[in-house]
Amino acid sequence: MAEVVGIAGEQLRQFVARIERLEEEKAALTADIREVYAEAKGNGFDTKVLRQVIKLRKIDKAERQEMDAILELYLEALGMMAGGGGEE
Amino acid sequence: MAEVVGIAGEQLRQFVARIERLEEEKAALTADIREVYAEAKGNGFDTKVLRQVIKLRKIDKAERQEMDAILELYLEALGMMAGGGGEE
Amino acid sequence: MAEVVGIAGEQLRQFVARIERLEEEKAALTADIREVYAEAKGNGFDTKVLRQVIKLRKIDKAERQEMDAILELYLEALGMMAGGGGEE
Amino acid sequence: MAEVVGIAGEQLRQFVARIERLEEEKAALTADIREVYAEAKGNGFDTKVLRQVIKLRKIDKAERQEMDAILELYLEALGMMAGGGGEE
DNA sequence: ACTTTTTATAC
DNA sequence: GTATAAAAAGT
Repeated sequence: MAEVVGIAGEQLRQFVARIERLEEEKAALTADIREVYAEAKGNGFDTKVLRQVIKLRKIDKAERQEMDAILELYLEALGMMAGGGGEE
Repeated sequence: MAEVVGIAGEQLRQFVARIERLEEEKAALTADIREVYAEAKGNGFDTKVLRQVIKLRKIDKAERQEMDAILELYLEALGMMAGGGGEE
Repeated sequence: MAEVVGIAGEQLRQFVARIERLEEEKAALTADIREVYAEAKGNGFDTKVLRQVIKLRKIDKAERQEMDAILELYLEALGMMAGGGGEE
Repeated sequence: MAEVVGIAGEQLRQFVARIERLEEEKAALTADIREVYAEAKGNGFDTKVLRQVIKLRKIDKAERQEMDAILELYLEALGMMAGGGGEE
């Protein structure tokens, strides 16, 4: 019965291993980020404010990208894009 | 055995009914929104652009609120708020 | 250049306003639903279970409607439908 | 008024930079994980099942760690632990 | 523990 | 590609 899951089983094992490895690294980064906040706090910064700053900068960035996307859409709609997409 | 679920069962029934009622209303609004997009499309607007506009305005609004929150936090941090907290 | 967006601009403004209005109402309903779950929780119900109940009933309902649709198709195929409404 | 934020400002800038760097790496890992799932799907695996497998293994692992922790506590209580750490 | 935000799935 | 539901993160 072991043969039934042979090759697929091995492949599955590898996918699971890769995902778990990446998730470990991700968890480590989450921990690192938490540490930086702790260090900032130790230097007198209000972590709540710091988190807000990070969040706001993220929103700003997203907004800039949105605006670029809208501009592109308008140009597209106006037929002014040279080799852009246009396919639906 | 019916008595076992008597009172709790009736309460559950009512919670379920209330939630389902609200979800129906919500679904109706989703349909309404879809119709407005369809109408806009019928008037020559690109719904993709329109959705971007709505999304951008939402981000703008959120950003404004974020900025207000940060300002408050800074003022608080500077001890300029009358009854503010500061405890962590 | 203001004229370029004149009429279309006004129309766009109105579509945006209508969509935003509807989305606000929808958000309010989402909040209401959340409150009902909170109230249920306060009465000792497990919200996770409650959500499952709602979901199951939704699936059941969809299945029932599918069965009704199939029944209708059969009746139609048999030429037994008058032509009356029933549609929503 | 620029001096007010001088040194603290520079420090803040650095904390922000470090956090944003780490968050970028984290986002990259999220994307990598997504890709692995996509690759697994391309090899015929059901991603939903795969995600469940990962989740179950995570729970199992947590349980094993809990059991290890309990074992440690017992050993400790029995005075059989040298003095090794374990505390964080 | 609770809420909010993000992420994934289903349509 | 959008909407809803589940998961993760922050407070």
